[in-house]
Amino acid sequence: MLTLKDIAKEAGVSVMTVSNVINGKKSKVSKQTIERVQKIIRDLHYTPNLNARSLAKHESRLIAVFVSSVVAQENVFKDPYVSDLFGEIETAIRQNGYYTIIQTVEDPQHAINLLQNWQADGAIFLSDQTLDNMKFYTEYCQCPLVFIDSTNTKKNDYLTIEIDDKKGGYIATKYLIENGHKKIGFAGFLDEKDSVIKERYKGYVKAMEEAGLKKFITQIQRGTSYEEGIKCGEEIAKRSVDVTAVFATADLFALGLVEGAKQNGLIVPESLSVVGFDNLSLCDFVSPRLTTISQDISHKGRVAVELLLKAIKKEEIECRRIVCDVELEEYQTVRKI
Amino acid sequence: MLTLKDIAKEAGVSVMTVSNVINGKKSKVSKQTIERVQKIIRDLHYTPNLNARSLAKHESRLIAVFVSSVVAQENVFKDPYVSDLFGEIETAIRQNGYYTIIQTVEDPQHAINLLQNWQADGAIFLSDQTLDNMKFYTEYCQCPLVFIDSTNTKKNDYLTIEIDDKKGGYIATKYLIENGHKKIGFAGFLDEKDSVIKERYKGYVKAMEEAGLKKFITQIQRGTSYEEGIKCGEEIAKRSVDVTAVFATADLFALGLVEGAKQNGLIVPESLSVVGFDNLSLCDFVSPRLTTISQDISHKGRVAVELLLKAIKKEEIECRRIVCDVELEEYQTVRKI
DNA sequence: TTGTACGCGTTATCAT
DNA sequence: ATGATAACGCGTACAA
Repeated sequence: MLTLKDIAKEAGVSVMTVSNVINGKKSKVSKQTIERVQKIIRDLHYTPNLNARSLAKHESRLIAVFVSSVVAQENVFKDPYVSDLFGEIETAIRQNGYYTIIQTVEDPQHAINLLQNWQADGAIFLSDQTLDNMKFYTEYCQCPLVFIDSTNTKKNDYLTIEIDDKKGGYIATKYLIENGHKKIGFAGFLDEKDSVIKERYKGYVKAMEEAGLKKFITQIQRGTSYEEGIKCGEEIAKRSVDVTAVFATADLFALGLVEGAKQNGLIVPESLSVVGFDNLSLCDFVSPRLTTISQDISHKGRVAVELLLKAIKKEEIECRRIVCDVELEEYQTVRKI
Repeated sequence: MLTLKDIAKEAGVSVMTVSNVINGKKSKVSKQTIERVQKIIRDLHYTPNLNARSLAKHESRLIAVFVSSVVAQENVFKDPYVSDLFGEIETAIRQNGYYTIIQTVEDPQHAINLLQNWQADGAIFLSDQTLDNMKFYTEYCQCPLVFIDSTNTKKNDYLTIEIDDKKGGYIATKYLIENGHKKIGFAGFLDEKDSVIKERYKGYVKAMEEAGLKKFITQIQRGTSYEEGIKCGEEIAKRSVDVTAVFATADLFALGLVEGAKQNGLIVPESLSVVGFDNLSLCDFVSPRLTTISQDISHKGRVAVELLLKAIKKEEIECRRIVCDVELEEYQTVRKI
């Protein structure tokens, strides 16, 4: 294993000179030695030992990314939203010269352990966290933390990235209204804990009330998985719910809904219009192409990393709670009536 | 920051005693002190500094996972195969008490740098590597490396995980034959470099020849993206290729093919049967459900990690080149004729 | 401009 | 069973 000492010996200088060359302290070394040392470093393929550097500098250039799994053994990366977002985050971390250490976490304590074990400079939490967990993490971690999609507080106590869920619900519903629909269903599970869905619901309600469509339908309460979507589509097709359009609060759920409806003779968009939420990349591979509310996942990932890096570098942070915009993506699952 | 020294002081023992307790050297410490020290460790929430440990032990418990991207800025995790597989690998690494450091790599040198920087104990390469790259990595890395899906050598020079592509092509084609098809197309790009597809092609040829179907069709040469699939389906629908069934060498490609055929009036499976390859998890969300050759991605990931760990622990490795089995998954895109 | 001494937190070795 | 010391590779502070 090659060390600073080896390079120093080869170059006939001290270890510190080499170290200074590597760390770009140009004022401390003459041009000639810089070039000579750099050549040797290249020729011998020397790479600094970052473990040792971390130890000495109390900073690791390591960023931990956590994604929570409820069930042990579960592969959370099967969720296209998670993997899309993670990919963007990894890219941003790398391009900023940091390293990504990733862990699926079942027990919050494990995440804290990892951060302390590796002296990580910061961490990003990919999945919705309870307020208790956010408190817990913040209490026991010295490094900055960024929470994505944890919308259980409106305060600026934490560094958070979220999207404008209410706007999403609003423009989705409004779009359906503009296309002539009056009986518009809201499909999603309105449990208190899942405030993301609740926000989307608020947007739905706002659009409906603005349009004077007071008798909106909210009976379609279901989880937002593909399977639940199928059941939901089935229910709608069997006319236990009388709607011409549905705002489905997640893409996979919406895709299931389309399928469930189809299986029961209700074709989308001819007989039923559907708007989803997320614009998952896998939507590109499904026909009919889902009309949906697009989260700019790429932007979200980059912003999360930028926010974290600002905190790590102790730069001033003008906004601790970033709300990303959403857009309607017009495709094939809404029909004008 | 809590260190061994702090714990030692608190417990009234030396650092080495604490270290021995942590590392479970029971023979070196009395039961009483073990328990006393352990209690203090728990109470104070001490966690060892793994950077320091790595430095002292010359082992990091860090495993690097590399996935290559051709284009910079590209989010490779959008590929469901990559993210599925990565998720399985991360799970296996974690459950074995190791840590996952992940990097998308454009330049092979970057991967080597990372391994040396962090003194990683081993690495897994997720994407197909050229023989040159495999040589390069092996030459410059001291730690064990496992290559997944790099099938450009049949020798045991490297630790590799692959699947039985030929068998996959064989059983896919045979299944179509058993369903009464005679005009069966092979759709995939038979470039020399992509030997995975070539292997699948060999299986196709074998099945066709066994059945005495000599006039098989191989004109459908395309890349295996979704977009290419659409074009391919279009071509088939327009009868420039006269087939009743197609073996499409990748799921996304197959899904595109189904869609392209449909857009041109050819319904799957009524008018055209299709078998894909991979059994991506996103297939669960697409209708009609693709009949396909299933790679057990979960198994593949676990096996890769197990193989790597054996190498890291210098255990005996009976098989350096592991070929995973494939299976036919019967679903909805093949019709009996 | 360059070099020396020391500390970072841990483990291995050798005493006690 | 327990402890003192050196070493791991690098950076900071200061001396030359």
